[in-house]
Amino acid sequence: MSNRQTARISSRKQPQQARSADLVAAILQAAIQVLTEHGASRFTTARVAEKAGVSIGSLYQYFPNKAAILFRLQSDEWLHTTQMLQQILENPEQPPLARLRTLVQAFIRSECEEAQMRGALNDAAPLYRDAPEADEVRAAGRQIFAVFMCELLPEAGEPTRTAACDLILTTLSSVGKDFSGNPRSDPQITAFADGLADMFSAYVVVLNQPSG
Amino acid sequence: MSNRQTARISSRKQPQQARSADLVAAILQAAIQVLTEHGASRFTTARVAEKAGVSIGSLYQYFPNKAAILFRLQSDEWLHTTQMLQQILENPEQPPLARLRTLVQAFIRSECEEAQMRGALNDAAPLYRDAPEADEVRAAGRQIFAVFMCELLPEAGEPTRTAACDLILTTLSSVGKDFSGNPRSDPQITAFADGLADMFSAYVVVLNQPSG
Amino acid sequence: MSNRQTARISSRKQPQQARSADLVAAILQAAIQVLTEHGASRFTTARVAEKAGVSIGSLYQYFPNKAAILFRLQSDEWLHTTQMLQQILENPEQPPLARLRTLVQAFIRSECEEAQMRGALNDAAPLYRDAPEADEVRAAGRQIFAVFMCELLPEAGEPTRTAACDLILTTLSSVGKDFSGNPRSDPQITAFADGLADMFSAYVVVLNQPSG
Amino acid sequence: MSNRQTARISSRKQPQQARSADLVAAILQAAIQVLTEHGASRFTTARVAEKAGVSIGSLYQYFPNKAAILFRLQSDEWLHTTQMLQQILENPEQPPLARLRTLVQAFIRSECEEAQMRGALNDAAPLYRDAPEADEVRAAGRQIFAVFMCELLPEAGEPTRTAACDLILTTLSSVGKDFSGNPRSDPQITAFADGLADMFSAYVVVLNQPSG
DNA sequence: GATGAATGAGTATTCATTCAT
DNA sequence: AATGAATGAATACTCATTCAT
Repeated sequence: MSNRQTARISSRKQPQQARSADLVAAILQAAIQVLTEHGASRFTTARVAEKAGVSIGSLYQYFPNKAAILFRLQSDEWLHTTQMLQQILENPEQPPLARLRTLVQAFIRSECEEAQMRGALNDAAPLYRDAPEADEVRAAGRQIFAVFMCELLPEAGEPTRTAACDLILTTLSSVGKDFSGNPRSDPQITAFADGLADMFSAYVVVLNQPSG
Repeated sequence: MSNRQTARISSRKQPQQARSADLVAAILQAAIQVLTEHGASRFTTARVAEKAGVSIGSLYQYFPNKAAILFRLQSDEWLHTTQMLQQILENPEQPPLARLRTLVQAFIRSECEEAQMRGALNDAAPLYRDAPEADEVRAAGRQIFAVFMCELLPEAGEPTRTAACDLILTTLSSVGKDFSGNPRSDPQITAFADGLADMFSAYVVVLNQPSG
Repeated sequence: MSNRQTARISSRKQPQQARSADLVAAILQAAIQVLTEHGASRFTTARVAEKAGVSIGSLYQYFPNKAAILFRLQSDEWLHTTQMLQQILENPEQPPLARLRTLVQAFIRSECEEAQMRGALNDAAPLYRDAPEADEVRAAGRQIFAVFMCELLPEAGEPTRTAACDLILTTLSSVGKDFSGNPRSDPQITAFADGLADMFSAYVVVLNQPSG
Repeated sequence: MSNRQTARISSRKQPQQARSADLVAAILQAAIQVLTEHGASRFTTARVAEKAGVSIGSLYQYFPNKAAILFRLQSDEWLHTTQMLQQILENPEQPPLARLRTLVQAFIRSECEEAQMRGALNDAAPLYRDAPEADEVRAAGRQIFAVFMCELLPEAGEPTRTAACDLILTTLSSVGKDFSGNPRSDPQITAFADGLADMFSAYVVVLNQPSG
């Protein structure tokens, strides 16, 4: 592969005034619509600007390039998801395994919302995924989960715990992406998430056994 | 989504002469190179034809459009993988759980081979994945695994078995894709596949318990 | 040529307050930097304004358009050069031919200073050179030289003198521009200027011969 | 200066068939017209293609980018000029000094032909002048003149000759460009070229004097 | 069957300038 | 006077596909 470039992708200016924030919001909202209605391959800056009721020039005043819009969309999703997961994981009223189950259900369910748009966003991933900023966002989410893993695997050693954290997160995220790729009914979602939670639980239980 | 078209994608003609078969092979080989060296976004029919030493017109004689080339590449991968898995799964000398472990290792390892090219092929998925033919190939693989599941889960009821089959296959394939997205060293691969096999094993063991 | 427009290019207002003068100076200084660092093709009003720490609106308060900034830069160079040449030409302590030699050296040397910026300014010439004001500045310089030519060519007739004035000035200015287009070392400059002065001297000597 | 890139500029394919050669010729002819009628700043590939009666795609089949068209135009001019000068310089029937005079006349005259187009081509120089191929063309012309200088300056040492060659060629080319920048009448051209030739002659005569 | 020249719609991005605040 | 957000025309270049030879 000779030609993969990675360019600056963060916002060109911080919206300091209400007007600017509105514009950014309008652009992002329009971007979601374009992604949903036209798919990744027909996601163009011109279409976004038009749907946002904004001139193409204004769009480029707030986003340095097309990738930045997509990245921001993805970033926002991540932030939202992370916050949701954090609330679940830090709930002291549920035992850890129950929290894991709740989390899996919530995550899969959330992935299936706006499936059309998320699918398109995934298709467009090649455009934004190499942005250096992407790692930071992901690292934050991982940290939260790592803390939870200490509660979940009190008996396991550090290396085991790290590996398990990796495995579960990777599985959750890639399976979630895949599963939400097709349209799903509510019971389907529940059943699938339950199975996934069963699998994680069985694994965790085994890892907690002293001889493991 | 207003504009997602799904067109005929299979080969325009079956190459019946040796010459034709050579041409097709040359094109596919060239396609792999272009994908590897230039990535999905710079995968163009012109480049493929040039690298294959074939005129662009000839290329279109054997493939109705760009997507068909990519689809064929993916199809071949699937076929290859399926055959490999079949051999493992039908090996009577290993107990089922051991076969599952062998399979996971083999699959993850195979996904990590030619990672560059596979990554690019995944990036190009939006172009070919909606082909109706895609399902058939996938269904064949699933059938083989379904049979194996009867050996693996003798105690579980039919619905449980089907769900587990689904879950494991989905997990295997999506996690494999994800994991191979980044370059991995040999020990990394082994460790990760082992963890994944542990998880599947734990899950299977639980499902086989009478009270499950 | 159907479309060459020639617009008003001089400053929109004479800065009468110190503040204004500072602003203009800041803009011109910034313009020089942008020209030097980015070249003519990336010389934009936005970049100039930013580097000057001035709003784009303010920039347009003092310069009616982009060309005006460039023209002013060029004008200032001309003024500066003219003053320098005048001092040399009016020095009574050197005989005329020596003064000519001094002038050539000084001129070529000065052209090679800030070569980067001057090169960029030349590249941008199409934007400002058609300004009517340009001629006035040039005419002033020519007048000074014309006077000197009377000292230099006492024996020649008026038409000869005018033609020679033309020729030498044209040669000096265009050769200077060209020569400074590439980076030059100090000895290179000296040698080249010396050659040029030799050529002019030989020509002048011949013209002063009665039979010329 | 941070961003001066130099890209491949030579023809994308050699026209091997008559049809192709016609196309290239049509494009170049159209380019001349666009340059003449619209000037350098409005010289666009789309306009050239349209005026040539050719699709934009075809244009890019024969020229890798806009600069290549301009470079080719300039190259052709150079070739043409060089051939003309060679004929003059190698004419054994004229003594060297007379040949020099003939050459100056011919060159200046030729520069003033199609002045409009040449001016625009010069304005566009920043787009193509950094092409590596440019040097080769120029070097060939210089070589021819260097040989002639041996005839012209039999008495001068090698360093002197080289310096003089440099000076005269630089002067000729930059003064020619400059002088042809404005429209000129025939007598004006003759007079100016004569003056220039006088200057060169005087210089050459001096250099040939033993004490020089 | 094979060729490869021709097409032209499509796309990201820039930038001079204005004008409401 | 000063600001800087907004505009949108303009432009270079790509690429899947066709079809006359």
